[in-house]
Amino acid sequence: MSIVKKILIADDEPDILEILQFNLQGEGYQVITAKNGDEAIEAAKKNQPDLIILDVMMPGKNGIDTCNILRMQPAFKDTLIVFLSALSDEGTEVRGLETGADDYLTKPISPKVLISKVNALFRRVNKEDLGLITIGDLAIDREKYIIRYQDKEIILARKEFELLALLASKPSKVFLRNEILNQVWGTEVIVGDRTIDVHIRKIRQKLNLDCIITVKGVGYKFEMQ
Amino acid sequence: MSIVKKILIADDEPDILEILQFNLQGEGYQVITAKNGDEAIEAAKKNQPDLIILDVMMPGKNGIDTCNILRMQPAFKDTLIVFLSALSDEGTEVRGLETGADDYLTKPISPKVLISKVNALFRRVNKEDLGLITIGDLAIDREKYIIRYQDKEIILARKEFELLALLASKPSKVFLRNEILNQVWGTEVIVGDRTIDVHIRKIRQKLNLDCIITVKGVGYKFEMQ
DNA sequence: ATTCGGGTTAACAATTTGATAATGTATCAA
DNA sequence: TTGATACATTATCAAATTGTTAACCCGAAT
Repeated sequence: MSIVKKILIADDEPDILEILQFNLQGEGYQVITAKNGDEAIEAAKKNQPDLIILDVMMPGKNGIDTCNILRMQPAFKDTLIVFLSALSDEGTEVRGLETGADDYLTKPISPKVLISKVNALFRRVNKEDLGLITIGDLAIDREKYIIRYQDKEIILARKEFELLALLASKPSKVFLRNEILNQVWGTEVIVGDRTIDVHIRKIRQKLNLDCIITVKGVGYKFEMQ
Repeated sequence: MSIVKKILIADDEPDILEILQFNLQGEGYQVITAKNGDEAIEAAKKNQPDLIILDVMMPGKNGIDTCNILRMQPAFKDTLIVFLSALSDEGTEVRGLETGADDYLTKPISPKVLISKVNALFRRVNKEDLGLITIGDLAIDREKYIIRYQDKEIILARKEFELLALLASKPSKVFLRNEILNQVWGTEVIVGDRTIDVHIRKIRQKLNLDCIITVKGVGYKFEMQ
C-alpha cells in the first residue's frame, strides 16, 4: 500500500503502451509495462502492482487467460484489474468482467477518460488511505510526516511514523507481524524478531497514549478509546 | 450490509427504468426507482441503497448535481454510484467520474453488460467485509480478531478464536475431530486427544453461551438457538 | 574527527498460551 | 452391576510470544 500507486500495463502495441505510460506517469503513477500475458504475470509477481491494465488481444496468452491466472493466486486476489480492448463485443466484455476484472474499457480511449477511470478505481479501493488520517484527537499527516495529538506535535522517527500510519490506516484491523514487515520494511529486508516490538514500544512511549493493542500470537492493532 | 443488495435507479424515461428494473430483479437485486434527481435523493435517504444508478440528463436536478449532493452527505459517502448517459461526451464523463462516481456507462447498454458491471462493483466492495461472520447476536470479525455477543466484546486466544471461527463458518455442519485438527492445527503438528476438548471448553466458558454442540463419536458443530 | 539520532539487535524479564495428565461424568451394552 | 467408551473439567507446566532495557552500528550533520 505504497503512497505512489504502481500500475502494470500489458499490451502488444508499443504505441499504446507509450501513450498510456506517459499519461499515467503524468498523474503521478508509477508505471511498469509488459508486451504480453506471460511478461505481465512475471512483472506482476516481481512488482506487486496496485492496478493491472490488460489488453484483451495479445499474442500468446490473451488478457482473459492472464486475468484468470492472476486471480487464482492469492497475491492478486484483490489487485485491481481492468481490460482494455479494441473489440467491444458484448460476449467478450461480459466474459471479461466475469473472470473477476474490475472494469472493461474499449479502445480507442482518451487518456483523460482513462485517467478518470483509474482514479475512480483507486478512490474506491483507498477510501481510508488518504494522506491525512484523523482519529479522535489524533491526526496523522502522511505527506508532512507530522503527528498531532490534542494540538500538540509529536515527532516520530521514520519507521515509527510509518508503522503508526499503517496501523491507524485501518483502525481496529489486526495487522499480522508479516503484514507489518512487508508494508513498513518491504519484502527484501530481513530484520530480527524484536524489531517491531521495540518500535511499538517507542511509539507508545512517545504518544503516551494507550492506542496500540497487542493481539498475542497474531499481531497489533490501532484502537482509540 | 444486507444480503440482498438494494439498487436505486433514477431516470426520466419510464422505458429504461422498466428494462433495467426487470433485468436487475432477475439477477436477485432489489430495485427502487426514481424519475428525477430530487426523487432519487429522497428515495436514497429512505432506503439506503447499496448502489445508485443515475441518468445524467434528467429534468430538474441532473445526475451530476444529484451525485454531488449525495456525496456530500456522510450516509452516502461510500455508496456505489454510477452514471448512465446517452451522451458519451468526454468532458461530461470525466466530470462525472470526478464528482465521485464509480463508473460512467453510456447508453445504449445491453442488460447483460450492465449486470456484469454491477456485479463487478459489488464483488469489489464486498471483498472488504469478507471475513466477517454474523450469526444472530454473535459476530466474528476475522480482521479485527474480535468476537462480539450482544454488543459485548469477548476476547479469545488465537487457537480458541480460530476454532470458533471454523465451526461458525458453516453453522450446523459437524466438523470431525480430524477436520478441526487439520484446519486449526495444520497437518504437521500432532497433538493429543484431549486438546480439542479443552479448547472447546474454554470457548464455551468465555462465551457463556450454549452454541457448540457435541456430536458424540463424530465431532462438534456450531448452532444458534 | 566527533556527535547525534535512527534503526537494529541481543539479552533477559514478564506474560500468555496451549498441551497434557489426572480425574470426573455420562452413556450404553454385555 | 460392571466395564468400556467418549467427552468434560481442572490444574499444572512447558513453550511460545511479547515487553523492556541497554548496547551497538552507521550515516548525516557539525
